[in-house]
Amino acid sequence: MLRAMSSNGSHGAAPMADWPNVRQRLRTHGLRWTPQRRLLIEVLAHTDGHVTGAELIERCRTVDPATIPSTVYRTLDVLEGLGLLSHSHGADGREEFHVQPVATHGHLHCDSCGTTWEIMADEAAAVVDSMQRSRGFAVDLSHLSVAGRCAGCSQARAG
Amino acid sequence: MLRAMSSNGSHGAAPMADWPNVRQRLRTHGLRWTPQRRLLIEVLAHTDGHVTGAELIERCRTVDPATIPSTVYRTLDVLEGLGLLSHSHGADGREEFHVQPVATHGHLHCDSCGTTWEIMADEAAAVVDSMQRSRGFAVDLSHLSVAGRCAGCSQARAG
DNA sequence: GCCCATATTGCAACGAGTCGCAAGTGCACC
DNA sequence: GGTGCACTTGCGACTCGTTGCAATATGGGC
Repeated sequence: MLRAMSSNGSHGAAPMADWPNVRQRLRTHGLRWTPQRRLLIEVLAHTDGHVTGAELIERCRTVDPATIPSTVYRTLDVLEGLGLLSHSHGADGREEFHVQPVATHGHLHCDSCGTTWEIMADEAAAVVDSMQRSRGFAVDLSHLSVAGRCAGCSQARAG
Repeated sequence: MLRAMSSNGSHGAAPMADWPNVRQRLRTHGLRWTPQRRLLIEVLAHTDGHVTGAELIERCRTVDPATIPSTVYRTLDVLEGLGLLSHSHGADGREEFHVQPVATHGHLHCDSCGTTWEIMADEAAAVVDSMQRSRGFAVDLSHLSVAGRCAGCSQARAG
């Protein structure tokens, strides 16, 4: 999938998140620290940006081929509950996970060229505010995904 | 799934769409009129509002138990190409089809109580306009799905 | 009314993701 | 260092949806 994310696509960069304390946080919630979770967390700690569930499973499998999908998805749920992750659905409906603390943001997806951009809070203010005003609805920006046609493709089609 | 759609949940109501002419429209595009398509179109003609692919398959099966899923999905694609349908992805990422010509609209989904509301063009103007201005991006309203927490659930949580 | 090009179907395999349940294991407590 | 509760895992079955391919059927042309 072609991406045009504004995040700095760092690879082995040091994690910014609270990964070192995950074990602690799990424990204070009565949750457990298992090898499987440790592996997924390690993978996530080296992930800066956006991944699909399937990608995460694949990465885990390069380390431990015995990785079971359902375990990964369940751990992802747990981690999301802890606020370390959030997920949304891409233009094709597939799950997409976002590691924190990349600032909360939504996505803009061009149906034509497949490129995805991030929408930061200030840009999304229009939606968030209007929904809050008109309906008292609190928009979950991290889950927002807007599809349509980007400027480039719009011009190409017009021309 | 609990719904609070603003559409009048009519059941056997007369179709508003261009269903009578579908055959004609198919033909002019070099496409064919088959029993399977006829069945799906009949089901759609009596559907006013929103359905998932799985629901459509089930309804087709009540008429013809031999209905094949892939055929339904492919026909749905064709019909969408003809502009008779549009689809988006619900809060859970599942496909959701909208029969036209219910005015183009997006959806607002409360993660807490599961209710879904429609967002009409005027309400969505904020997003559409701001994306158009800042990025030249043409938002596809029919595919827009905004998640978050509704007024009722926000209050309940605060209280 | 028949023929043929090709649009469609049916099928089977596959991929993403979810769920229930029995077996296994972390870790708090003693 | 042992014990036991209950959180987790692994597994198998299942749902929704997609795709490739061979077989079939539509419908325009003669």
